[in-house]
Amino acid sequence: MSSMSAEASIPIPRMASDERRELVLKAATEVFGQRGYAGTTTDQVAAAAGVSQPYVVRIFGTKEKLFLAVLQRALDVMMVAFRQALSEEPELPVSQRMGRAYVDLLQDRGLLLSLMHGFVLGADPEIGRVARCGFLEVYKFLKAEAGLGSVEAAEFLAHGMLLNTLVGIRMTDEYDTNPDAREMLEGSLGAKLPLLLALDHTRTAS
Amino acid sequence: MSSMSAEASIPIPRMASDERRELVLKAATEVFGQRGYAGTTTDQVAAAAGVSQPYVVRIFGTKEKLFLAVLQRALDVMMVAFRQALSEEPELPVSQRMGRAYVDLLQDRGLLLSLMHGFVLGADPEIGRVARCGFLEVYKFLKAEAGLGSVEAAEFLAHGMLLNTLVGIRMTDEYDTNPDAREMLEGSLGAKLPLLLALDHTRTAS
DNA sequence: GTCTATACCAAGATAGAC
DNA sequence: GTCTATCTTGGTATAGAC
Repeated sequence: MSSMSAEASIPIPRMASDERRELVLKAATEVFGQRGYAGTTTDQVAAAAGVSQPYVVRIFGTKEKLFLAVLQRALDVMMVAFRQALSEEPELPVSQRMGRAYVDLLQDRGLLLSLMHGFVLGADPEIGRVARCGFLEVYKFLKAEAGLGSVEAAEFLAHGMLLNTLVGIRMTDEYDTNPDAREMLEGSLGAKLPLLLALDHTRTAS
Repeated sequence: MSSMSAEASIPIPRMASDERRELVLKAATEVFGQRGYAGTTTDQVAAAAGVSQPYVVRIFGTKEKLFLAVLQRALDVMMVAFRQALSEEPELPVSQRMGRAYVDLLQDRGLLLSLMHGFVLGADPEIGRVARCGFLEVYKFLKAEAGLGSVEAAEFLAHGMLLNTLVGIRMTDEYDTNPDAREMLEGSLGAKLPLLLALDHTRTAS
């Protein structure tokens, strides 16, 4: 059907639709992660993505659908990262591989925080459904595929939530002024702490 | 000065100012806990408190100041609860007393969730400051007053954040349909689970 | 101390050109 | 596929009466 419509002289931005969608999704993840669902405007997302506000709405229909897409993408990225971590370096203990994979997700700025914002909006019909479903999927994965017991799985999730909170609360801002902040960050992130500090834009190289 | 202005014939609602403030603060805690800072309107808070929207603004100045007051109150209530738990039942291990006190805070509906919403808004100058300060205060308390080591303190906080997340995501909705949800809830709440299930308005008595 | 009425602005969404 | 212009709603905050 319409087999390539050979010699299409005009350079139509073919397939750009998907690329744009992904671009906006990435930008949206960052903004939503910083300001939350309701606190983010479609205009801020548009600015971050370098497109116009109506175009953002055009692509996803509504702001809520955009946020849901952000959540779903975040969950997908996370599961892919977990599965990959599970398949690599089999000499290391599972929980350590999972932990490292989780911390590495901080590279995808706003990803874990967007999830966190979704997690506390369980009262919202649509957002709540996606959030619960995703959270349960992770738990199931940890038990069924990663082979963790229910206690270990809960432990892993708990530390994940603490990490998310420390990042969301910007505890890094207190890193070099407050010893307790430093202690918590080092305890939660270990060797990966420099990674987080490097991401912090307000930090001056010392 | 104006010593009681004896025989003030008109029954002016004296001191009602503080009472009203507390009333609105409590209502606001519930609404903010459910919808977050940006997702809440001053009108919703007013409706929940049974007063007019302009009056809510009048009392606190701005919506942001109201939210900051909610956060501060939540932190204060929590610290009081922790200190009390520490002074009672000295035969029980500290972490157990702290844990029970924490779970009991769920009675104050929206309190822990309002805090959680504040915790993920660290990028906001005012909210972030209060959130970080409060979080660090809890950590300091756990180490200095409750006598926990840094690892135990972090562990405690981690489980607290998981609990907050499970409540925020409304995992209770899946309690009797999803075995994994049930397992997580029972693992995190233990004997206190019925307390949470009872709070859930959507649950039908079985 | 509390309300009604309202000004004012921000933001999501639509229309329609290119 | 992407933009500019704009409609419309809803929400914070103010004015002012009681």
